[in-house]
Amino acid sequence: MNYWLIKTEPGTYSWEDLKKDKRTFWDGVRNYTARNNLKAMKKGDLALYYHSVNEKAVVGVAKIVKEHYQDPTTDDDRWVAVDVVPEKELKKPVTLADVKADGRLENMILVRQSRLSVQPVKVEEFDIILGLSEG
DNA sequence: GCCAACGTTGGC
DNA sequence: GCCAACGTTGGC
Repeated sequence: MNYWLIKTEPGTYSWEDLKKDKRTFWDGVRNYTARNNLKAMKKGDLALYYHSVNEKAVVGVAKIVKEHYQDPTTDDDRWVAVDVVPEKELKKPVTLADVKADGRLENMILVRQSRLSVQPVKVEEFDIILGLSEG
């Protein structure tokens, strides 16, 4: 069981969109590091769902329901997609500022390498963020 | 809207 | 295979 963080711009595809759709394929990754992370995802893994741009906050948890396959939006076989469903909505969003303010999370890739759109998260970090969302 | 960070591309 | 130039992302 692995934990991840996936980023999206809410204007492009938000948590609300995922809830409405019930399931989506996570496509459009065009970065080798992020792609490698997609390939490492297993069915049942959980991913923090992060809104960048205006919100800059983790808003929910998504579950991986289908492991990587050819990205349907391109013929280029270098790129892959996975399928995700909404698992749990956070009671309150955990913002980037919250994460940065918590010393236990200072080594998160989200903080250290903010541009990576699909990144692994340690189980401890995952639990801390869920804890923060409880207030 | 600006700028820093970083990934990718392309020339050599 | 290296590295400079360029484009994109994302935080502020």
